[in-house]
Amino acid sequence: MISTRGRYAIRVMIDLAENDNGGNYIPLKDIAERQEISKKYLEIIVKDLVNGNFVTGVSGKGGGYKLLRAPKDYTVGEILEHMEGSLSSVACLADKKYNCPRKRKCHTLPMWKEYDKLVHDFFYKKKLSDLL
Amino acid sequence: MISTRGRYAIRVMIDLAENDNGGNYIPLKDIAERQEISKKYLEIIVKDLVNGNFVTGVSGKGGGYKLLRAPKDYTVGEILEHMEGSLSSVACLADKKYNCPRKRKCHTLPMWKEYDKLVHDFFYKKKLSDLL
DNA sequence: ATAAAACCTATTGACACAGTAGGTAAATGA
DNA sequence: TCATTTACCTACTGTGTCAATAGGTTTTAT
Repeated sequence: MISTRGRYAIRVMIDLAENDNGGNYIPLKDIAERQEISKKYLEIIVKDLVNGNFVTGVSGKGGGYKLLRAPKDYTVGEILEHMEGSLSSVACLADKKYNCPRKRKCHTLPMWKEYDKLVHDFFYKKKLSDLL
Repeated sequence: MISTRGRYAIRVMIDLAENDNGGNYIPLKDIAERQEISKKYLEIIVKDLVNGNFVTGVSGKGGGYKLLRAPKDYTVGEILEHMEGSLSSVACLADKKYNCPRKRKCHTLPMWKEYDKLVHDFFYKKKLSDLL
């Protein structure tokens, strides 16, 4: 299940893409109003987007946030993966370091791997520009 | 993320399929040992499988559980959906009765719908017999 | 009667999710 | 210089789910 962190993050990115007039900064207050999401909560989410180098922000009057790349240069997958920690459907695959003792005899592992690939491919093929 | 409830349920079903010699009942104790899962926890899960008419159980000596259909007549999707409540990736689609006020203008909804269909199709095409 | 099994109710610890609260720092413009 | 606007920062909290555990009762075959 994709949480609000991931979903709101994408909506913020879309909002930034749509309201960009060439390098202007967009205040979070405006985004929160348009998207009907608590500004306080969005602060946490946008902070994480800044952290992941998806957007940049400047303080002070006239400040706000803006994208760092063109919308076509973002994949939905990289955004979701950053916000959610992992896109993996099962615990045994989400943690890359985890070495399941049953993996040799596990009858379900191949299915989870196949599923994981399906999900990964779907979201990494999807560009931010596809959502505008 | 698919929880242990769903994943263990599938492993139980596989175990029942593999250890079936024509209508015999398999005690949960054996399944728990083979699968290396706490029997107590499995009780909850198997109860839910009984509830959903995936397996049947009889009490008493010589009792246990068995499948109600041939392995090829179960889809992984129906098992997971029953155990997890819903396969939907996002809250706005998981609850069928929920009518999102933003659905007309939501730029992400089409993507979630597309994703949901992908997931649904994947798991409903997958049969229990494919996992043996 | 006894043993083996399912079946039932209740409880728990840990954790994540979805926020809220209240502040500090930076930048601009009047 | 000072007020305003904005991002940025730390901490807290209620709610719920997950993953079990505990301790029983009932059913059935031998």
